[in-house]
Amino acid sequence: MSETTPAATEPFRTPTFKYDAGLAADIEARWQDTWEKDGTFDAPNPAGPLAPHSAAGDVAAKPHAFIMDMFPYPSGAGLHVGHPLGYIATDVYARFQRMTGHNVLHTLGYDAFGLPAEQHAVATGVHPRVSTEAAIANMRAQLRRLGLGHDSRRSISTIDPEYYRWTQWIFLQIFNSWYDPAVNAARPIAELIAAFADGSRPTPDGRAWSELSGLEREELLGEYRLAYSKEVPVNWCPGLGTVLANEEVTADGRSERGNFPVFKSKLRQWMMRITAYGDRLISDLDMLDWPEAIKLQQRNWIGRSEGARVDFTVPTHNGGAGQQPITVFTTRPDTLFGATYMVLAPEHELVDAIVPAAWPAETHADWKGEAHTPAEAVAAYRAVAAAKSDVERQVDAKVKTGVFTGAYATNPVTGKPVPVFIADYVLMGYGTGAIMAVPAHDHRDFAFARAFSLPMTCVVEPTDGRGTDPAEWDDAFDTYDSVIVNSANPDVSLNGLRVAEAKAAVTAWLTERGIGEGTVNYRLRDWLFSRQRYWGEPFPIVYDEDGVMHALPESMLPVEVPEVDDYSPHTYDSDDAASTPKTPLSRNEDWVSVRLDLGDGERTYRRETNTMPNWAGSCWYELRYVDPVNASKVVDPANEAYWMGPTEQKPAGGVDLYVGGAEHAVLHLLYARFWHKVLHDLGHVSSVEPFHKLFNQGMITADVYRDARGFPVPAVEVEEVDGGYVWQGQPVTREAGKMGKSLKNAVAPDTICEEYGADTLRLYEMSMGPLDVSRPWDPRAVVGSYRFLQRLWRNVVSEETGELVVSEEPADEPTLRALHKAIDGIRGDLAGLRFNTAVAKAIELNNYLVKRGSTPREVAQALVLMVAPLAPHIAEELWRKLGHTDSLAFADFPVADPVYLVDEAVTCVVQIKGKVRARLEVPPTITDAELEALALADPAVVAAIAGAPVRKVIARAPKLVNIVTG
RNA sequence: GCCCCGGUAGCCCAGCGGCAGAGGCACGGUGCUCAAACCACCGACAGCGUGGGUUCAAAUCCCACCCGGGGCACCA
Repeated sequence: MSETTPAATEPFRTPTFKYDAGLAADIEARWQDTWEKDGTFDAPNPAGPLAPHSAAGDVAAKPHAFIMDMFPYPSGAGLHVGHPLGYIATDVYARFQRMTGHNVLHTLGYDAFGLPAEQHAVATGVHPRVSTEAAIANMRAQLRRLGLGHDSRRSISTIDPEYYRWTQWIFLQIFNSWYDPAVNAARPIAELIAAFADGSRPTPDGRAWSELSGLEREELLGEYRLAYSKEVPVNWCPGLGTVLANEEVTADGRSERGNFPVFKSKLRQWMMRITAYGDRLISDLDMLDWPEAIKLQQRNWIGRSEGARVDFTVPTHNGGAGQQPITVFTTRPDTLFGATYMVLAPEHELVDAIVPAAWPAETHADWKGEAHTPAEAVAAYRAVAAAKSDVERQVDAKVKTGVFTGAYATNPVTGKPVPVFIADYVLMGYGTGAIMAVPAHDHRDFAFARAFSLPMTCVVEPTDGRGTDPAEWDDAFDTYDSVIVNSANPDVSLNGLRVAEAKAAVTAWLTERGIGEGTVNYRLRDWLFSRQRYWGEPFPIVYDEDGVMHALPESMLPVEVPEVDDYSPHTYDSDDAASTPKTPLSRNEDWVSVRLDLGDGERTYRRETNTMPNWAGSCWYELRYVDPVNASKVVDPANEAYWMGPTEQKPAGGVDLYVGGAEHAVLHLLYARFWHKVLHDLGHVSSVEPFHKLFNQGMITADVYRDARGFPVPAVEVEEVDGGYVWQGQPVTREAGKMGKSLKNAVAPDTICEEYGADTLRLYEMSMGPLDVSRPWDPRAVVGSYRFLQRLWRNVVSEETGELVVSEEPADEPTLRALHKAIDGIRGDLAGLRFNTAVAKAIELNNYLVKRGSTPREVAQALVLMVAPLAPHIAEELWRKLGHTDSLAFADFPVADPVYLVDEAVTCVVQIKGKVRARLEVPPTITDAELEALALADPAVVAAIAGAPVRKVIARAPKLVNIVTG
């Protein structure tokens, strides 16, 4: 490796002013200091402490560009070159925006609460605050070397009490509001309380509000609040000792972090009513400039499906013979006549009530699960189903299992009895936990019906020639594009209707009779918001002696994370499903028990001891970037409106550009949108969405080398020998992999900065490929970017004397053409985030200048300005050498002169039957007819045609003529 | 199983109906040099994953398949 390291080669004859790693380091350190000292990247706000002191210009009138990265989680391991890819990209873009007249807000904060920091703390015995702050300091130093143009005044850290007091404040806003479907927006809970109090809204049991106890009131309000605490089935992860949100559990039922098993457990936990926003979270995606893939993931996650609820009645057996409706959700109410059986989730609450004492006469042997009574069969099946992990359940998905409950429900349109089963292919968590089964037209129902010899009725006419008898089918027929058959009773007929018409007709019929209604169902669940962890924001909630919950007033914020010695979580054996969560904060009695005056005198309260998930701090940080030191408001409306307010180009408002990885598609990006919408509804922000344009950057991968046992070996120590790879004398294999410590292939940005300089690193990362694709780190290729900067330097400065060597002669026309072609291309590429091609065009122009032998001043200036966003340090240095005293951060980016964008003459290609036979030099203004005549007269063309008849001539002036002969 | 994204030179990638190449790495040669590095110049290397189709013309548009990466997955 060291042979290819220019900085390490003996510099005994190196010219004093050669652009090498040493000079680069010198230039870079100097400019970084200058930028810091001058506050070059401090962006003025229209209002508040960050507004310009003098009336130096109307900030609000200046076009803005708010450019953001997904902020990092400070890890003790330090950065590798993959981490800053996005940060460099946003910096290039931000610098470009600054040079095109924008007031640019660009900074970087730290997302520092959460599990990894706490786990690291427990493992090392260092308090999470200490280790986290050290990691932040280390990261700041690493990033500073890259010359990122951040407004340091706006950098926040989520663990700073002055930051999280506002996280808690927003929590209280959410807690103190409810979603009013009438206006389709959140409203203060006080308005709801007022309505209950004055009787304009009756309480569920009809009692007056004043008659309800404190607990009863809180219970009732809990049904409305957007943040509420409730006993619900949650994801309990004993290995981590905490509950988790659905979004943090992988498809195979394990924790995303740590990969521990996760169990369903019914526990009292804090929830956020994100489901209230399901519709808006889907529909507002249309206003956003996001990758389609991410929009799709969010739509799928929210999983909106339109359908109907339908009641099937079933006899009950708990105390007297009654009837009970079982409500199912279906997206295909049009197939109701084909519902020949029902299935409930094994945990469905009505199962016990409908199970009869004995099997009905002539019950099919296969339905009984080898049990003597239905109750026995149900119990046995439930036990088996409960013991199955999600993985097993999915593996078994092809084979349908279940058992008959012994009960028959009545199909409301056919009046026929249909057997009721329980089966684990029906999930309690979706819809109503009960389905009507239409085996002829649903794959799962078909498989189940085949396994249990259940009847099938065809009610949607097959269009593939399979016939109308399901007994002869291999699978269900589930098309939407057909007509309904076999679907009539004395009251209503769907026969002959298209699917969509039939849905409407049957839904209307059901609604009329009060046995069903059209409804929308979501896959999205409410967001589980509490964690049994130390290292997170405490909830600003206390409980009085009666257990009634009280929100703390704003004046008591922040509720600081208590300094304790024992911050370790209560973890359990990872398979111990029966364990229950315990909060670390509950161990500190002197913190938990607190004397407060909440308006009715000083009393003793107990604090909520759960903490918020690490998503909380990242749900709103863009707002704090806008107004970081505002002590009285979460964000000043004037500042929010300026940076984030809706405009014609941004109908929902939001950050102008947000760059980060795609892994947050349904986590951070969904949660942040939800919070933002609540704040919007409550009037705190004018924007409807937090992030207008989203861009997902790719990953930097690197070669991974493994020894014979398959263990990764340090990549830097591997040598290439005769096309193979060797480490410490033993052969190793090579593969592509994620860059990181565990695969022993991490490359630190510091190393590259030392060997080549930060500008080279920036340039290389930007030139590797399109920003949104993953690409391998090639240690050998970095030198290419380094050489470009050296050639650029030499085109402007003498390596021997350090003096300017540009020519003062005006540039000739071909040079101007090359220049303006480059300006035109680079401008478009930078604006479109196509940094790889922008770099190529800069190199192309520079190579032209090398070949030309001298660089006219005007070309040098333009080239330096164009390189500035990509390699700002060397550009500043050259700009100074060119005689400028100001930083070029705010210089105008060159604009192409269209005069030089058209070539004097173009080469026209003459094809004969698609093959190139001749070339003509023609003026760019030539017409099709002139070109055609010219082509047909060309001797080479005449020879190639060789007298064959010309059938057709296609002329595309000025570049092409195609002659079709024969 | 379903849905995205991608397959162009030894490698990373431009081109996205009209001459296969913008740029970089690696490679070969020449010059500079005592020699080398650096530098400069020159060069070779692909017919665009495969097979069909549309078109005067296809890397580019359409269809099917193969390979690689990602997402979802009994969601009624």
